[in-house]
Amino acid sequence: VSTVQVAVPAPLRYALVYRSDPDSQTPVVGARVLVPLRNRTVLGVVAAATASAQPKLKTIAQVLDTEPAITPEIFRVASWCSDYYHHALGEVLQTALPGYLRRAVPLPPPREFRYRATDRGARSVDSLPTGATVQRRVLEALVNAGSDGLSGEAARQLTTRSADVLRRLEAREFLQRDEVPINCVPLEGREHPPELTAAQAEAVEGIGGTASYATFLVNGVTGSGKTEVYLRLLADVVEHGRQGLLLVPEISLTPQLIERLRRRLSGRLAVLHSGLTDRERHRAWWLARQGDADIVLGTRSAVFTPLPRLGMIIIDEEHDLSFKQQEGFRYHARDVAVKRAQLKNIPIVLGSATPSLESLGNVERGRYQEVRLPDRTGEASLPTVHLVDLGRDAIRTRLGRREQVLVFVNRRGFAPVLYCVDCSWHSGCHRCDARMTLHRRSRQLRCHYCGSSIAMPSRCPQCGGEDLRPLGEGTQRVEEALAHQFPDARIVRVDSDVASGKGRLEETFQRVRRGEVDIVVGTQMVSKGHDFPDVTLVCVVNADGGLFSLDFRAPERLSQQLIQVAGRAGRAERHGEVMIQTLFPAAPQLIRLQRHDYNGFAAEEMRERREAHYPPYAYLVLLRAESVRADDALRFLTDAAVAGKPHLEACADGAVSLMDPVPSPMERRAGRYRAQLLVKATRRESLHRFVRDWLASCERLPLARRVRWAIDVDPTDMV
DNA sequence: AGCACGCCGACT
DNA sequence: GTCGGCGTGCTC
Repeated sequence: VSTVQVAVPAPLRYALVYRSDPDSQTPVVGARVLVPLRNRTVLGVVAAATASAQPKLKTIAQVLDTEPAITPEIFRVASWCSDYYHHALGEVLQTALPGYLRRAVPLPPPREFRYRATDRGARSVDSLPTGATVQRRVLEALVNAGSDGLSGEAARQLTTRSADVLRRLEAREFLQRDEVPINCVPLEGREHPPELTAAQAEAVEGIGGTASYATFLVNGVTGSGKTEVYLRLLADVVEHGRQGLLLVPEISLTPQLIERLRRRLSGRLAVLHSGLTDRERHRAWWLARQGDADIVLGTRSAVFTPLPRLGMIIIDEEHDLSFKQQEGFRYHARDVAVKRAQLKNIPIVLGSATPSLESLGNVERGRYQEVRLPDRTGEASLPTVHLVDLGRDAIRTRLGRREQVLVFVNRRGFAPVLYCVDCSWHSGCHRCDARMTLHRRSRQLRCHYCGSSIAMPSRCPQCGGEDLRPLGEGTQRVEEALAHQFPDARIVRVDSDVASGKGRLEETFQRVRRGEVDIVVGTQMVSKGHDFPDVTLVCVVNADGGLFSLDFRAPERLSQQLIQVAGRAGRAERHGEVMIQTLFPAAPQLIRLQRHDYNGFAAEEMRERREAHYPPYAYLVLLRAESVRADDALRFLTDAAVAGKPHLEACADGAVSLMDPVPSPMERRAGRYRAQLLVKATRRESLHRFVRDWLASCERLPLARRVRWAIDVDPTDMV
């Protein structure tokens, strides 16, 4: 009797052993299986074929796949992730599967059909027998749908007995059924490529000539034509019969980019983004897995797409925080991608105008090769940056010239809170250590950490006073102030409130590009990857938040944001200007940014990181805990620190040190108390050895069951 | 995680 | 005398 190891979706550090059904074939590694676990049935993935005899084994209930859903390549990547992030293999594998396959469905996507009325059907609507009301209704719907017809889903929704009715109509040749090919973007590759700058040509040549594993950091100022370099590289990959994987941050997956790929490359493009249904996403995944897609474009989770002919990976905006998953299995898609490239022995390209200090550290260590694009392409020059108290005259001048203005509100954290003039009450959230923000339009106070909301009070809940005022520079307040100052200007606001509507964000950007808008007010969202050729002035409201923060990464993030948003100005032939509103115009960080000297800023910041023993000169692991009862989280971490001491001596030989457990900067969130314990190390090896043993001890602590806790390797967000 | 088992308070 | 609280232990 043969036995197999199955990784089940549970926080277990090992796979479980099952007997395989003697009547059916032994499942292959990577196949999905249904297995009994306690008293329920779960979907697991075969992790190994073993023969270790154990007492009282349960039998696999059902083998779902004859070929592996998790290909050997993805399996190796997932195993590495499980080790590196100290996360259960079963849960990593669930993440690597497309959502659709986390259910007991067959591996190939179901076939999809479209239905449309034939000419004969259209002529026959009226001659159907009077009793055939359902058939008539369905046929009429199809005739009304015209030559496009209806999707299978839409057709089935017409009536409860649709399958039967459709079959009958088809048999009488009143309708025609066509199979829909798997959704992908056919690439046309017709457009003639533009001339490359010397730096671009050098980059393309250097990277394109590499066949085996190497990591390239393309460090190019905004507007230096990084995308053009990607296009050339991808075209080359496709020409050689290989597949390319292009990962972008959540927000950069724009129709603009897809359009550019479509015009320039040939072959087929599969797009994996969050807007797809599970089923559509699975179909795109399948296309990639079958080797039928030449390019896969996607966000974070697309790093786990199986690609049999993979020849190159490109990570655009590699510094972007959205590549790091911030809950559950906390992986960083960039780092997973680098490992994947190494395992597959292919080149990988990381691109950014504002590289992460981690990547610059890897350049310094000789692990990554840096490729610089120091100049903007064409005539476009870098905008002039002023550090000012927000200048209304500058806006007026631009509007007078019929140019566009972009007003960037640095952080949502500066959203307006309500406060009482009489007793200085402010609108705190009951469940979090945070202020609730004012949403004027819906007359609500909302907490953007836990999502709870209450109606906006008309009197102070504390003293009954009637003088309640908004405080802070929210996008809405800035919008209102600008509308007051410039009554004739057409103003749009772009923040997550506006973006939550499907397609509304892209529609808004289209309007800006068509010149139907004079002033754009927005948050982060406007700083990423969108080109607005007619914007010649960018204003940054309240840039100071990142200058003095507890998080050691705050200056890095502020600089990246400012540089990225400044890059939105003057992309066409007109010179751009940037105005940064600050109380500290002498701050060295800001002065460097004024000179567009991100690399100078980074060098200085690196020096400070080195002295303070912070990344990239140290490796971090954060033990996070949260509890319902006030002190449990912190007490658990205190116990964990004690439990860690012997392991420190045993395996870390001074390379690893434990900081003191502290309450999180925002201690209460969604009604839970949160705390964290930072572990620093000078060597990865020692750190991983330590964490492995330490976690086993933590699991045995008495508080471990009452506290929700998790390990975060390479944390990017200390708040 | 998720689910059962097990040992102590307010209800039929 | 039971229903149900959540502490704790295990999942092949």
